[in-house]
Amino acid sequence: MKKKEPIVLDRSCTKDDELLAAKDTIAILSGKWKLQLITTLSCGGAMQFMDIMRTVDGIGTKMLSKELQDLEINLLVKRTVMETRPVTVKYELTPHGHTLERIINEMRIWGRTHRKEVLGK
Amino acid sequence: MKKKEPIVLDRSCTKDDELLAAKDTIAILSGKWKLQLITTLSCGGAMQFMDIMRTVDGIGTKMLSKELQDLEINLLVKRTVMETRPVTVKYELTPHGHTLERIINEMRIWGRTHRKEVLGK
DNA sequence: GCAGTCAGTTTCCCACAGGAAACCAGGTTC
DNA sequence: GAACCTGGTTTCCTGTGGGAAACTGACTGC
Repeated sequence: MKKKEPIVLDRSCTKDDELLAAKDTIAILSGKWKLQLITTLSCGGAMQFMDIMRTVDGIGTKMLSKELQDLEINLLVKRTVMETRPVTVKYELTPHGHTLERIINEMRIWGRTHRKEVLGK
Repeated sequence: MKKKEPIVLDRSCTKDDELLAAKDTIAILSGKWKLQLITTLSCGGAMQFMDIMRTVDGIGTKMLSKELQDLEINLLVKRTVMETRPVTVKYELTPHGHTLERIINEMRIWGRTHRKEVLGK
């Protein structure tokens, strides 16, 4: 038994609030539908509830409703009730929501290289 | 009832395999401990099982063992049994594991601006 | 008045993620 | 031989994520 100290204790790069910020980002994109919803709205522009249902294959009304509420609370999606007959609701990414596109694209790129690393090689 | 078509059907930006690549990245970083483990190993270098336990506050042996196996299977972490007495095991990020640092840093940055957007403003 | 549309909410259910604690095996120290 | 170290595995339990289906309610068209 030489030393009791952990090999490294450089807390400067594990500052909790810095880790929290990254965790926030993950939390927002975690779950079965978030990524797909954001990318759908990213290229679909403003869409109605039922249009999103038809585009995102397999999602049910409950999850769609809940996920859209989550995104709205996080100011990533704007919900607008349209004065049409019958009443329709428009969902679209906010400018802040659009800033996610960049990071999602980075994830795409890393995901591709990861596939090559794990499968190919 | 004017038209039956969804507002937008530009499938070119929803290509499934592109979405899958991003989902892979999220999957690898999802869960309660993955981010913390990777950042811990990122700045801690090679660490022993018990050192990681002491550094990552709150994690138990079962989760640590399982998460490290996950990371190893994904070629992000290298596990080395050391010929010491008693036998110790060294865990460290692979070069491929280190490529995650860039994207995690992007997540930190986005997370910070997100906090400002949601709280401050 | 009956069927169909849009936009959800509610209920009930199941599977899986994660935690606590016990257990295991090999080795060291006293 | 008792206690403690390393590095785990196994079992049992609970909470949450997510799905299916039924229901609501305002409106339209036939």
